[in-house]
Amino acid sequence: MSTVPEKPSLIDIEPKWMAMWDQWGTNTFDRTISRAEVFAIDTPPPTVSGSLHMGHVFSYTHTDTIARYWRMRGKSVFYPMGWDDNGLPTERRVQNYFGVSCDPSVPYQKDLVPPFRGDPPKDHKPIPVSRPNFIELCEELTAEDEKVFEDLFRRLGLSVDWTLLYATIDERSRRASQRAFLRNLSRNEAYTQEAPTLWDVDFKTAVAQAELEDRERPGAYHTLAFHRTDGNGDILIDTTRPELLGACVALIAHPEDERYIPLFGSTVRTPLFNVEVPVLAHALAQPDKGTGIAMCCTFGDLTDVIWWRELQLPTRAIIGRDGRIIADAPAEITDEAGRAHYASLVGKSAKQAQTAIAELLSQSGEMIGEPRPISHPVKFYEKGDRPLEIVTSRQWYIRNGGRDHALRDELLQRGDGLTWHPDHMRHRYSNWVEGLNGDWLVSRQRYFGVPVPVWYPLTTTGDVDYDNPLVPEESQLPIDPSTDVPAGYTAAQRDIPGGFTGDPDVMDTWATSSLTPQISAQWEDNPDMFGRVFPFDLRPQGHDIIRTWLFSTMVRSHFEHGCAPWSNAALSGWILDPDRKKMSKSKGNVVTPIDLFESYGSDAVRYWAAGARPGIDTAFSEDQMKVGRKLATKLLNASKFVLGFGDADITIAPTHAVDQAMLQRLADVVDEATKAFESYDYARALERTESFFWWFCDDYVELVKTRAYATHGEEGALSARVALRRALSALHCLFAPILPFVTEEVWSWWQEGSVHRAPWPQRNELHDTGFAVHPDSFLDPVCVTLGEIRRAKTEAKVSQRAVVSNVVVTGSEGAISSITDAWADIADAGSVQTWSSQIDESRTEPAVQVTLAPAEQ
RNA sequence: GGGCGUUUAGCUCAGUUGGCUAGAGCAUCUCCCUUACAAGGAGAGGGUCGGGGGUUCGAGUCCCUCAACGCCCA
Repeated sequence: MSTVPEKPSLIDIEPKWMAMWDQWGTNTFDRTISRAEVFAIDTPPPTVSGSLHMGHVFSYTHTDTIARYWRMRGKSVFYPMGWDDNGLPTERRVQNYFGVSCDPSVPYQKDLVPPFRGDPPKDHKPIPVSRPNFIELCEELTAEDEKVFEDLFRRLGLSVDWTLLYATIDERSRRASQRAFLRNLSRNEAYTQEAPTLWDVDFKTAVAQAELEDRERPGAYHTLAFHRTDGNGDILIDTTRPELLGACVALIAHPEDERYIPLFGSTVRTPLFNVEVPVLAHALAQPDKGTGIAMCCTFGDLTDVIWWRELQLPTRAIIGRDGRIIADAPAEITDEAGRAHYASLVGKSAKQAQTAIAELLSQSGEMIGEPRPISHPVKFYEKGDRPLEIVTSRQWYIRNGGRDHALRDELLQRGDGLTWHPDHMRHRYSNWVEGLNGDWLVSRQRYFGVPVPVWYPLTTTGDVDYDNPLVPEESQLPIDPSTDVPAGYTAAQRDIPGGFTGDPDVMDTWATSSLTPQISAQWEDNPDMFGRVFPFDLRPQGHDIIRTWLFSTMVRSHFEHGCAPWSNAALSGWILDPDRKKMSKSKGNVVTPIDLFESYGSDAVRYWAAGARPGIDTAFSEDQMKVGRKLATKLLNASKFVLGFGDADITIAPTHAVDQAMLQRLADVVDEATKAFESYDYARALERTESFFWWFCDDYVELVKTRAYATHGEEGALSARVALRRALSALHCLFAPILPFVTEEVWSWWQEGSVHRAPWPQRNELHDTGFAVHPDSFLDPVCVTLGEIRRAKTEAKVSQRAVVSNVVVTGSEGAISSITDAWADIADAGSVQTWSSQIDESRTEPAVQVTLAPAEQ
C-alpha cells in the first residue's frame, strides 16, 4: 500500500520535513543509552557575529552525513550545536551597535538601557558600562544572529539535536571554563608570570603564539655606526628598526663569525644616545643577514627576548602599550645630547619615531648611506592591523609543552593516537606541537569573555599580591571578580589597601572553546550525561585551526581527563571559487547559501558538498548543484514508477536471473557504501550509490518494466516487483544521509516512520537467492547487447521505439548463456523480434549485429 | 629554510594490495517530443596520466629525481 502523488515535486519539501522531524524527535539524543551505543560529535561552534557562508554549508554537511549514517546504524547520535559568541568580533559589534564601551571599574546597573539600538551617530562618545552589563548586551545582540544561523542550519537539513544547544558565553560555558581553569591552577598547570609578551597596540591586549601570523611587509635596512670604546673605529650594524636604538642593550654576532670573534667581550657606544653596550656572541645571530652583527633591543622581536633571557641582559623598554615611545628615557642615557634626542621622540608611534630618528642619525653622520628598502616577514596578530610589539606584562599561562619536553611528548602521543581524516593532517598537529616555544598565554585584556576567576589580596601598602590568588569554590561558579567578592572580604574592601582586587582580565576565546566537549556534554553539571558521551567519537573542523582549537582541546582533556577528547578528527577543506581562488567577501565572489537553497533545493546543495573528498579543497560549483537537483528529481520519478508496478511480498526471493544479479550488484554497493561511511568517506559512499542508481534506472528498470507489468505472466512480474522494491528501499536508505529531504519524501509514500531512523541496508536482505555468478559477468554482456541495439537505432537516427527484426550475438559461452537467460527482457526493452547466437571464446565482449525492421509508413 | 599536499579529457574529479583497451559528471556535438522522468532519454568525439630516470612479465599506481601550484610552520 502506497500513496504516490500524481505529480511528484521537490517544491517546499524542506519545511514539511523539518517540521515532521521536530514532531517525531528524529534527531533527539537518547539520554538513557549506554556509551557503546552512542556516536558523539564535537560540533564546531560557528562565530555568530560573522555571516554564514558556503564554507559552513560545505563542512557541516560532511559531518551531517556521518551523523545520519550512524543514526541509521542504530546509534544514538549526540549531535549538539553551539554558538561562539565569546570574544573580540562580538565585542566590536556590540560597541558599534549600542554605543557603549566596557569598563570593568563601573558598577553593574540593573535594567540598563543602552543609549542606542543600532547606528549611533558618528560623533557619539561611547558610554562606559560594567562588564556584566556589557555581557548582557552581547547576549541580546547575538540572540538575533543565532536565530538566523539556526534557521539556515535547519534548512540545510543538519540533524542536530537542538535541545543540546549552547553558547560559549552562556552560564554553563562560563562555569565549565572557570572550573577547568581553577583545576589547572590547583594542579599547577596554569600559572601567572610577568614576562615579555606579544602585544597588539590597537586592541591593547596580549596575544598567544597560536594567533600570530607572518605578513610580508616593506621595511628598510638602516646601517648604523656604533663606536668602539677602545677607540679603534666603528662597528656597522644593519637594522630595520632604528627607532629602538634607545632600547639597545647589546650587539650580538654568531660565535663562529671570524669578523667579530676578536670583539666579543669589548664594548661599544650607541649612536645618538651614547650608551655603552657589550658585544656578545649567540648562535641565533645570522652571519649572512646584513653586516652579520645585530643590535639587541628589549624588545624588538622574539629573538631579542631569547637573547635577553639567555644572555641575562637588562630590560630597557621604550615602547609603551599604546605603541608609542614612552615619556621616561632609560636611566642609562645620561649625556645631555642623548636625552635631548630621546625627548624629541617621546609620544611618537613606532613608525613616526623611525622617520625622526633616521633624520637625527643622518644629521649626526652615524647612519651610513640611505635606508635600503627590503621586504620581510613581520609578526601580526591575526585580527590586527599593525605589527605586534613586545611589552612586559603580567599574564596567565596554561602549560602546553612549549617549555616542557615531557609534556610535549605526551601531547604528541595523544595526537598520534587519533584517527585523522585525511591521515596526512596528523603532520599539521605534530609540526605545530614540536614548534612551540612557550606556554599558552590565556589572559586577554578585553571584556567580553569569561573572566579569569580569581582575586588578589592587596597589601597594607596597596600592592597586589599575585603569588596568593584568592579562588572561589566551584559551587559559586561562574563568577565575575569585578562584581563578586571573595570569601572573607566585603564589597567595601575592593581596591583598598588591605583589601582585595579582582583580576581584570578575561580568558582567551580558545580557553573556553577548548572545552566544547565538556560544555556540550555538561561536564560535572550532569555526570550521567557526560559519562554517556565522553570521550567523543568525532571532532570535525577546519584544518586552519588545528593549532588553536584542536590542539587546545587536546591540552585541556589531557590535563583534566587523562585522555584524548575524541577518537577521530576530520578536517574539511576550503571552498574555492571557480578560478581556484579562496572565496572571500572582499573579492565579491561570495554566494549566499539561502539563495542556493531556493534555486536548487537543500538536497542539491548538500549533494555538491558531499561530492568533495574529505579534506580536499573544492571549487564552488553551481553546475554540481544542478546535477544534485537532477538526481533528486530522478529519485522522485523513479520511486513513483517502481511503486506503480504494484505491491509484492519482498520476503519471497526473486526467481529471475536478471533480478537476482541486480540485487547482488546492489549488495556489493551496500558493502562499499558501508565501508566508506565507516571511514568517514561520505563522498565515496555517494559516488558508488549514485553510479548504481543511474545504471538501475537506465538499464535494469528498462529491461524489466515490461515484465513487471505482468505482460508475460505473474511469476516473472512478481520476481521483478520484489527486486524493484527491495532495491528501491535500499536506495532510499543509501541516499538518505546525503539527500535527507527527498529520501524522506519518497520513503513516506510507502513506508512507516522516518527513513532517517530506518535500519541501514544489509547485504543478506538483498541477496538471498543463491545466485552464484558474479553480477558483472552476468549483467555486462546483457547490458552491452542492450547498448548495441540502442546505438544501432541512434546511428540510424530512428526512435528508440523502432522495431528490430533480428539480432545476432557473437560471444563466449558464458556471455551467450547470460544473454539467453535475459533474452525476454532484452527483447522487450529493445523491441527485438528474433535473435540468434554464435560462440566465439576469443571475444571478451559480445559483438552484436543489429538489423532494423523497415520503417512502417 | 623545514613539513605536508596537489598535478589524470576543455572544466571538476574518481581510479583501493601494481593487472586486460585509463573512467565519471559537466561542457561540446548528433539523434529521439519513447505514457516514470524534456528540469528527460539514447549515443559520439575528446587524454603521451606534470617532465625525466628506475624496479617489474606488466606502472596512472611502487622507488629516485626535477618542475609548477597550494597550504602549514620558521
